[in-house]
Amino acid sequence: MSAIKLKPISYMVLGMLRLGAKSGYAIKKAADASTSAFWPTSLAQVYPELARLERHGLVTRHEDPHGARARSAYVLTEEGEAALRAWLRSPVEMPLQVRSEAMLRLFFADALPREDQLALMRRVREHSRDAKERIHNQERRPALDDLDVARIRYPPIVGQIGEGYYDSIVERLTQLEAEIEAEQSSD
Amino acid sequence: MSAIKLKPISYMVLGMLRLGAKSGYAIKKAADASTSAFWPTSLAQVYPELARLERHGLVTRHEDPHGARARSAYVLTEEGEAALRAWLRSPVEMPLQVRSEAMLRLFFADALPREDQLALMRRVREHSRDAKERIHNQERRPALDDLDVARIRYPPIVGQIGEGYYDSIVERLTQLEAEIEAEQSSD
DNA sequence: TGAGCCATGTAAACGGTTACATGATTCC
DNA sequence: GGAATCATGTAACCGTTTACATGGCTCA
Repeated sequence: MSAIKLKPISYMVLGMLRLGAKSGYAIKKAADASTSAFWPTSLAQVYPELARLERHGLVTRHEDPHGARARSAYVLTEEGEAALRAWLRSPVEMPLQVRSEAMLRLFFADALPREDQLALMRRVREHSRDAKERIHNQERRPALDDLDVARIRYPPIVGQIGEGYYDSIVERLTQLEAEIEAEQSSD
Repeated sequence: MSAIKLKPISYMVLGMLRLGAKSGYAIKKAADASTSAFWPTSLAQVYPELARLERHGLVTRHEDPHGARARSAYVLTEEGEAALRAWLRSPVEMPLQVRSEAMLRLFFADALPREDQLALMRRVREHSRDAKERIHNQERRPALDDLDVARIRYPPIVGQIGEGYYDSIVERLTQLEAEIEAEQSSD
Protein backbone atom coordinates (compact mmCIF):
# COMPACT_ATOMS: atom_id res chain seq x y z
CA MET A 1 0.00 0.00 0.00
CA SER A 2 1.08 3.54 -0.75
CA ALA A 3 4.37 4.11 -2.49
CA ILE A 4 6.21 6.22 0.05
CA LYS A 5 9.78 6.94 -0.86
CA LEU A 6 11.90 6.93 2.27
CA LYS A 7 14.97 9.14 2.36
CA PRO A 8 17.73 9.48 4.94
CA ILE A 9 15.73 12.18 6.73
CA SER A 10 12.86 9.70 7.03
CA TYR A 11 15.10 7.19 8.73
CA MET A 12 16.59 9.83 10.97
CA VAL A 13 13.10 10.70 12.18
CA LEU A 14 12.14 7.05 12.62
CA GLY A 15 15.42 6.35 14.39
CA MET A 16 15.07 9.25 16.78
CA LEU A 17 11.51 8.23 17.62
CA ARG A 18 12.80 4.77 18.35
CA LEU A 19 15.44 6.23 20.68
CA GLY A 20 12.68 7.96 22.63
CA ALA A 21 12.22 11.42 21.14
CA LYS A 22 8.52 12.20 20.98
CA SER A 23 7.85 15.56 19.35
CA GLY A 24 9.23 17.09 16.18
CA TYR A 25 11.00 19.66 18.30
CA ALA A 26 12.61 16.93 20.43
CA ILE A 27 13.74 15.07 17.31
CA LYS A 28 15.44 18.20 16.03
CA LYS A 29 17.04 18.84 19.41
CA ALA A 30 18.31 15.27 19.65
CA ALA A 31 19.62 15.43 16.09
CA ASP A 32 21.46 18.69 16.82
CA ALA A 33 23.11 17.00 19.77
CA SER A 34 24.13 13.85 17.94
CA THR A 35 23.61 13.20 14.24
CA SER A 36 24.08 16.81 13.12
CA ALA A 37 27.81 16.23 12.66
CA PHE A 38 27.19 13.86 9.75
CA TRP A 39 23.54 14.46 8.84
CA PRO A 40 22.39 18.00 9.67
CA THR A 41 18.70 18.81 9.45
CA SER A 42 16.18 21.54 10.21
CA LEU A 43 12.70 21.83 11.68
CA ALA A 44 11.42 22.72 8.23
CA GLN A 45 12.33 19.19 7.24
CA VAL A 46 11.28 17.36 10.38
CA TYR A 47 7.68 18.57 10.64
CA PRO A 48 6.60 17.80 7.06
CA GLU A 49 8.42 14.49 7.25
CA LEU A 50 6.52 13.48 10.40
CA ALA A 51 3.25 14.33 8.68
CA ARG A 52 4.25 12.30 5.65
CA LEU A 53 5.26 9.30 7.74
CA GLU A 54 1.94 9.50 9.58
CA ARG A 55 -0.05 9.62 6.36
CA HIS A 56 1.66 6.41 5.32
CA GLY A 57 1.18 4.63 8.61
CA LEU A 58 4.80 4.45 9.73
CA VAL A 59 4.13 6.54 12.82
CA THR A 60 1.03 7.46 14.81
CA ARG A 61 0.33 10.85 16.31
CA HIS A 62 -1.49 11.76 19.47
CA GLU A 63 -2.10 14.99 21.32
CA ASP A 64 0.31 15.64 24.14
CA PRO A 65 -0.34 19.22 25.32
CA HIS A 66 1.91 20.85 27.85
CA GLY A 67 -0.31 23.30 29.71
CA ALA A 68 -2.02 25.43 27.11
CA ARG A 69 0.73 24.73 24.61
CA ALA A 70 -0.26 22.20 21.99
CA ARG A 71 2.18 19.41 21.31
CA SER A 72 2.13 16.29 19.19
CA ALA A 73 3.67 13.04 20.37
CA TYR A 74 4.57 10.42 17.80
CA VAL A 75 5.33 6.73 18.13
CA LEU A 76 6.61 4.18 15.64
CA THR A 77 4.17 1.63 14.29
CA GLU A 78 5.22 -1.93 13.55
CA GLU A 79 5.59 -0.88 9.91
CA GLY A 80 7.77 2.02 10.99
CA GLU A 81 10.09 -0.20 12.98
CA ALA A 82 10.22 -2.69 10.14
CA ALA A 83 11.11 0.06 7.66
CA LEU A 84 13.93 1.26 9.89
CA ARG A 85 15.36 -2.24 10.21
CA ALA A 86 14.99 -2.90 6.48
CA TRP A 87 17.03 0.22 5.75
CA LEU A 88 19.73 -0.78 8.21
CA ARG A 89 19.92 -4.19 6.54
CA SER A 90 19.85 -2.95 2.95
CA PRO A 91 22.95 -2.99 0.75
CA VAL A 92 25.24 -0.04 1.20
CA GLU A 93 25.67 1.56 -2.19
CA MET A 94 25.89 4.83 -0.39
CA PRO A 95 27.53 8.02 -1.44
CA LEU A 96 29.29 8.35 1.91
CA GLN A 97 29.35 11.88 0.59
CA VAL A 98 31.59 14.31 2.30
CA ARG A 99 31.32 17.99 1.50
CA SER A 100 34.05 19.98 3.16
CA GLU A 101 34.77 23.51 2.13
CA ALA A 102 37.78 23.38 4.42
CA MET A 103 39.35 20.57 2.41
CA LEU A 104 38.48 22.37 -0.83
CA ARG A 105 40.37 25.43 0.36
CA LEU A 106 43.33 23.38 1.47
CA PHE A 107 43.37 21.66 -1.91
CA PHE A 108 43.96 24.99 -3.65
CA ALA A 109 46.32 26.42 -1.03
CA ASP A 110 49.23 26.41 -3.49
CA ALA A 111 47.80 29.66 -4.83
CA LEU A 112 48.88 31.45 -1.66
CA PRO A 113 52.29 32.67 -0.46
CA ARG A 114 53.78 30.73 2.44
CA GLU A 115 52.59 33.04 5.20
CA ASP A 116 49.01 32.82 4.02
CA GLN A 117 49.24 29.05 3.60
CA LEU A 118 50.24 28.82 7.25
CA ALA A 119 47.40 31.10 8.28
CA LEU A 120 44.89 28.96 6.36
CA MET A 121 46.17 25.77 7.94
CA ARG A 122 45.98 27.34 11.37
CA ARG A 123 42.35 28.33 10.78
CA VAL A 124 41.39 24.88 9.53
CA ARG A 125 43.24 23.25 12.38
CA GLU A 126 41.52 25.41 14.99
CA HIS A 127 38.16 24.78 13.41
CA SER A 128 38.76 21.04 13.46
CA ARG A 129 39.87 21.18 17.07
CA ASP A 130 36.62 22.98 17.95
CA ALA A 131 34.53 20.51 15.97
CA LYS A 132 36.17 17.65 17.83
CA GLU A 133 35.60 19.38 21.15
CA ARG A 134 31.95 19.86 20.31
CA ILE A 135 31.47 16.16 19.62
CA HIS A 136 33.35 15.30 22.77
CA ASN A 137 31.12 17.49 24.94
CA GLN A 138 27.99 16.06 23.35
CA GLU A 139 29.09 12.66 24.52
CA ARG A 140 29.89 13.65 28.07
CA ARG A 141 26.78 15.79 28.66
CA PRO A 142 24.50 13.74 26.44
CA ALA A 143 21.70 16.28 25.92
CA LEU A 144 19.78 13.20 24.91
CA ASP A 145 18.28 13.74 28.35
CA ASP A 146 14.87 12.45 27.63
CA LEU A 147 16.03 9.71 25.30
CA ASP A 148 16.23 6.07 26.21
CA VAL A 149 19.83 5.82 27.34
CA ALA A 150 19.77 2.12 28.11
CA ARG A 151 21.10 -0.28 25.50
CA ILE A 152 22.45 2.45 23.28
CA ARG A 153 25.83 1.39 22.08
CA TYR A 154 26.39 2.89 18.65
CA PRO A 155 25.85 6.64 19.04
CA PRO A 156 29.02 7.10 21.12
CA ILE A 157 30.94 4.94 18.66
CA VAL A 158 29.93 7.18 15.78
CA GLY A 159 30.98 10.09 17.96
CA GLN A 160 34.39 8.53 18.43
CA ILE A 161 34.80 8.06 14.70
CA GLY A 162 33.99 11.74 14.19
CA GLU A 163 36.47 12.74 16.86
CA GLY A 164 39.09 10.54 15.24
CA TYR A 165 38.49 12.27 11.93
CA TYR A 166 39.03 15.76 13.26
CA ASP A 167 41.94 14.54 15.35
CA SER A 168 43.74 13.22 12.29
CA ILE A 169 43.29 16.56 10.53
CA VAL A 170 44.72 18.43 13.51
CA GLU A 171 47.62 16.02 13.69
CA ARG A 172 48.46 16.18 9.99
CA LEU A 173 48.21 19.97 9.87
CA THR A 174 50.33 20.47 12.97
CA GLN A 175 53.01 18.38 11.34
CA LEU A 176 52.72 20.19 8.01
CA GLU A 177 52.87 23.61 9.61
CA ALA A 178 56.07 22.62 11.37
CA GLU A 179 57.55 21.38 8.11
CA ILE A 180 56.73 24.57 6.27
CA GLU A 181 57.95 26.79 9.06
CA ALA A 182 61.23 24.88 9.03
CA GLU A 183 61.60 25.35 5.26
CA GLN A 184 61.07 29.04 5.59
CA SER A 185 63.83 29.49 8.14
CA SER A 186 66.24 27.59 5.90
CA ASP A 187 65.53 29.89 2.94
CA MET B 1 31.11 46.29 -10.16
CA SER B 2 28.54 43.57 -10.53
CA ALA B 3 27.39 41.75 -7.44
CA ILE B 4 28.41 38.20 -8.24
CA LYS B 5 27.98 35.80 -5.38
CA LEU B 6 30.76 33.27 -5.40
CA LYS B 7 30.04 29.80 -4.04
CA PRO B 8 32.34 26.85 -3.42
CA ILE B 9 31.66 25.59 -6.95
CA SER B 10 32.88 28.96 -8.28
CA TYR B 11 36.15 28.58 -6.44
CA MET B 12 36.50 24.99 -7.53
CA VAL B 13 36.25 26.14 -11.15
CA LEU B 14 38.65 29.04 -10.60
CA GLY B 15 41.06 26.76 -8.76
CA MET B 16 41.03 24.09 -11.46
CA LEU B 17 41.63 26.70 -14.14
CA ARG B 18 44.56 27.92 -12.13
CA LEU B 19 45.92 24.38 -11.95
CA GLY B 20 45.84 24.20 -15.73
CA ALA B 21 42.47 22.75 -16.73
CA LYS B 22 41.17 24.64 -19.75
CA SER B 23 37.73 23.43 -20.79
CA GLY B 24 34.61 22.74 -18.74
CA TYR B 25 35.01 19.09 -19.54
CA ALA B 26 38.61 19.09 -18.32
CA ILE B 27 37.59 20.83 -15.10
CA LYS B 28 35.00 18.14 -14.43
CA LYS B 29 37.49 15.40 -15.21
CA ALA B 30 40.11 16.90 -12.93
CA ALA B 31 37.53 17.33 -10.18
CA ASP B 32 36.44 13.70 -10.49
CA ALA B 33 40.04 12.65 -10.08
CA SER B 34 40.77 14.84 -7.08
CA THR B 35 38.24 17.04 -5.29
CA SER B 36 35.26 14.75 -5.84
CA ALA B 37 35.93 12.96 -2.56
CA PHE B 38 35.06 16.09 -0.56
CA TRP B 39 33.32 18.32 -3.10
CA PRO B 40 31.57 16.35 -5.83
CA THR B 41 30.19 18.21 -8.83
CA SER B 42 28.64 17.67 -12.25
CA LEU B 43 28.94 19.10 -15.75
CA ALA B 44 25.50 20.63 -15.30
CA GLN B 45 27.09 22.82 -12.65
CA VAL B 46 30.43 23.51 -14.30
CA TYR B 47 29.19 24.86 -17.65
CA PRO B 48 26.71 27.43 -16.30
CA GLU B 49 29.26 28.44 -13.68
CA LEU B 50 31.92 29.12 -16.32
CA ALA B 51 29.45 31.26 -18.24
CA ARG B 52 28.57 33.16 -15.08
CA LEU B 53 32.22 33.74 -14.19
CA GLU B 54 32.88 34.98 -17.71
CA ARG B 55 29.95 37.41 -17.60
CA HIS B 56 31.45 38.89 -14.45
CA GLY B 57 34.98 39.12 -15.80
CA LEU B 58 36.64 36.55 -13.56
CA VAL B 59 37.57 34.36 -16.52
CA THR B 60 37.96 34.92 -20.26
CA ARG B 61 36.89 32.51 -22.95
CA HIS B 62 38.39 31.86 -26.35
CA GLU B 63 37.69 29.34 -29.08
CA ASP B 64 39.91 26.30 -28.97
CA PRO B 65 38.50 23.85 -31.55
CA HIS B 66 39.86 20.36 -31.79
CA GLY B 67 39.40 19.35 -35.40
CA ALA B 68 35.77 19.96 -36.27
CA ARG B 69 34.77 19.71 -32.64
CA ALA B 70 34.15 23.05 -31.01
CA ARG B 71 35.78 23.67 -27.67
CA SER B 72 36.07 26.63 -25.33
CA ALA B 73 39.26 27.37 -23.44
CA TYR B 74 39.09 29.54 -20.36
CA VAL B 75 41.75 31.43 -18.45
CA LEU B 76 41.66 33.29 -15.15
CA THR B 77 41.72 37.05 -15.26
CA GLU B 78 43.56 39.10 -12.65
CA GLU B 79 40.20 39.55 -10.90
CA GLY B 80 39.65 35.82 -10.98
CA GLU B 81 42.99 35.07 -9.38
CA ALA B 82 42.38 37.77 -6.80
CA ALA B 83 38.96 36.31 -5.96
CA LEU B 84 40.47 32.87 -5.49
CA ARG B 85 43.15 34.19 -3.17
CA ALA B 86 40.64 36.31 -1.25
CA TRP B 87 38.54 33.22 -0.61
CA LEU B 88 41.56 31.23 0.58
CA ARG B 89 42.43 34.07 2.94
CA SER B 90 38.92 34.69 4.23
CA PRO B 91 37.86 33.65 7.74
CA VAL B 92 36.81 30.05 8.04
CA GLU B 93 33.31 30.03 9.46
CA MET B 94 32.69 26.98 7.37
CA PRO B 95 30.22 24.23 7.87
CA LEU B 96 32.90 21.56 7.29
CA GLN B 97 29.69 19.73 6.56
CA VAL B 98 29.85 16.00 6.37
CA ARG B 99 26.88 14.05 5.11
CA SER B 100 27.38 10.36 5.55
CA GLU B 101 24.50 7.97 5.26
CA ALA B 102 26.87 5.24 6.44
CA MET B 103 27.41 6.99 9.77
CA LEU B 104 23.67 7.64 10.06
CA ARG B 105 23.00 3.94 9.70
CA LEU B 106 25.68 3.03 12.19
CA PHE B 107 24.22 5.53 14.64
CA PHE B 108 20.92 3.63 14.68
CA ALA B 109 22.44 0.14 14.56
CA ASP B 110 21.14 -0.67 18.05
CA ALA B 111 17.80 -1.40 16.37
CA LEU B 112 19.28 -4.57 14.86
CA PRO B 113 20.06 -7.99 16.35
CA ARG B 114 23.76 -8.77 16.75
CA GLU B 115 24.18 -10.71 13.51
CA ASP B 116 22.74 -7.86 11.47
CA GLN B 117 24.83 -5.32 13.36
CA LEU B 118 27.91 -7.25 12.33
CA ALA B 119 26.75 -7.42 8.72
CA LEU B 120 26.17 -3.66 8.65
CA MET B 121 29.60 -2.96 10.07
CA ARG B 122 31.18 -5.26 7.53
CA ARG B 123 29.44 -3.44 4.68
CA VAL B 124 30.47 -0.01 5.95
CA ARG B 125 34.00 -1.22 6.55
CA GLU B 126 34.32 -2.64 3.05
CA HIS B 127 32.89 0.51 1.55
CA SER B 128 35.39 2.62 3.47
CA ARG B 129 38.23 0.39 2.39
CA ASP B 130 37.19 0.86 -1.25
CA ALA B 131 36.86 4.61 -0.84
CA LYS B 132 40.36 4.75 0.61
CA GLU B 133 41.70 2.63 -2.23
CA ARG B 134 40.09 4.93 -4.76
CA ILE B 135 41.80 7.98 -3.28
CA HIS B 136 45.07 6.12 -3.13
CA ASN B 137 44.94 5.20 -6.81
CA GLN B 138 44.06 8.74 -7.81
CA GLU B 139 47.27 9.89 -6.20
CA ARG B 140 49.54 7.32 -7.82
CA ARG B 141 48.08 7.60 -11.33
CA PRO B 142 47.25 11.28 -11.07
CA ALA B 143 44.84 11.60 -14.01
CA LEU B 144 45.62 15.26 -13.67
CA ASP B 145 47.67 14.51 -16.77
CA ASP B 146 47.25 17.80 -18.45
CA LEU B 147 47.39 19.83 -15.27
CA ASP B 148 50.39 21.76 -14.15
CA VAL B 149 52.03 19.22 -11.86
CA ALA B 150 54.90 21.42 -10.82
CA ARG B 151 54.66 23.25 -7.52
CA ILE B 152 51.53 21.45 -6.45
CA ARG B 153 51.90 20.49 -2.85
CA TYR B 154 48.45 20.47 -1.27
CA PRO B 155 46.33 18.14 -3.39
CA PRO B 156 48.18 15.01 -2.25
CA ILE B 157 48.01 16.22 1.35
CA VAL B 158 44.25 16.51 1.15
CA GLY B 159 44.26 13.02 -0.35
CA GLN B 160 46.22 11.73 2.61
CA ILE B 161 43.76 13.29 5.03
CA GLY B 162 40.93 11.54 3.19
CA GLU B 163 42.76 8.25 3.30
CA GLY B 164 43.37 8.72 7.00
CA TYR B 165 39.67 9.30 7.54
CA TYR B 166 38.59 6.07 5.86
CA ASP B 167 41.47 4.24 7.50
CA SER B 168 40.32 5.24 10.96
CA ILE B 169 36.80 4.00 10.19
CA VAL B 170 38.15 0.65 9.00
CA GLU B 171 40.33 0.37 12.08
CA ARG B 172 37.59 1.22 14.55
CA LEU B 173 35.07 -1.11 12.91
CA THR B 174 37.50 -4.01 12.74
CA GLN B 175 38.07 -3.61 16.46
CA LEU B 176 34.36 -3.29 17.21
CA GLU B 177 33.45 -6.33 15.15
CA ALA B 178 36.01 -8.39 17.08
CA GLU B 179 34.58 -7.15 20.38
CA ILE B 180 31.03 -8.04 19.44
CA GLU B 181 31.99 -11.42 18.05
CA ALA B 182 33.76 -12.16 21.31
CA GLU B 183 30.68 -11.20 23.35
CA GLN B 184 28.50 -13.44 21.30
CA SER B 185 30.63 -16.51 21.89
CA SER B 186 30.54 -15.86 25.63
CA ASP B 187 26.73 -15.81 25.65
C1' DT C 1 8.90 41.63 32.79
C1' DG C 2 11.70 40.29 29.48
C1' DA C 3 14.92 36.94 27.40
C1' DG C 4 15.30 32.56 25.92
C1' DC C 5 13.45 28.31 25.07
C1' DC C 6 9.53 25.20 23.67
C1' DA C 7 6.57 24.19 19.91
C1' DT C 8 4.60 24.05 15.14
C1' DG C 9 4.26 25.05 10.88
C1' DT C 10 4.56 27.43 5.68
C1' DA C 11 6.76 29.74 1.61
C1' DA C 12 10.38 31.04 -1.13
C1' DA C 13 14.86 30.55 -2.60
C1' DC C 14 18.83 27.90 -3.50
C1' DG C 15 22.07 24.35 -4.78
C1' DG C 16 22.68 20.06 -6.77
C1' DT C 17 21.54 15.84 -9.39
C1' DT C 18 19.51 13.36 -13.17
C1' DA C 19 17.81 13.05 -17.56
C1' DC C 20 17.77 14.65 -22.05
C1' DA C 21 19.82 16.17 -26.48
C1' DT C 22 23.50 16.36 -29.84
C1' DG C 23 27.57 15.38 -32.26
C1' DA C 24 32.86 14.73 -33.07
C1' DT C 25 37.05 12.03 -32.14
C1' DT C 26 39.88 8.24 -30.79
C1' DC C 27 41.13 3.67 -30.23
C1' DC C 28 40.38 -1.22 -30.48
C1' DG D 1 32.57 -0.40 -37.61
C1' DG D 2 31.49 0.33 -32.93
C1' DA D 3 32.41 1.57 -28.18
C1' DA D 4 34.31 4.78 -25.25
C1' DT D 5 35.49 9.25 -24.59
C1' DC D 6 35.51 14.25 -25.62
C1' DA D 7 32.64 18.19 -25.61
C1' DT D 8 28.68 21.40 -24.56
C1' DG D 9 24.70 22.59 -23.04
C1' DT D 10 19.35 22.75 -21.10
C1' DA D 11 15.20 21.36 -18.33
C1' DA D 12 12.99 19.22 -14.70
C1' DC D 13 13.20 17.60 -10.36
C1' DC D 14 14.49 17.11 -5.55
C1' DG D 15 16.24 17.94 -1.04
C1' DT D 16 17.75 21.49 2.02
C1' DT D 17 18.16 26.03 4.00
C1' DT D 18 16.45 30.50 5.31
C1' DA D 19 12.98 33.50 6.33
C1' DC D 20 8.58 34.28 7.99
C1' DA D 21 4.72 33.76 11.27
C1' DT D 22 2.73 32.70 15.71
C1' DG D 23 2.34 31.97 20.51
C1' DG D 24 2.94 29.62 25.22
C1' DC D 25 6.15 28.45 29.02
C1' DT D 26 10.19 29.04 32.28
C1' DC D 27 13.45 31.22 34.87
C1' DA D 28 16.29 34.97 36.33
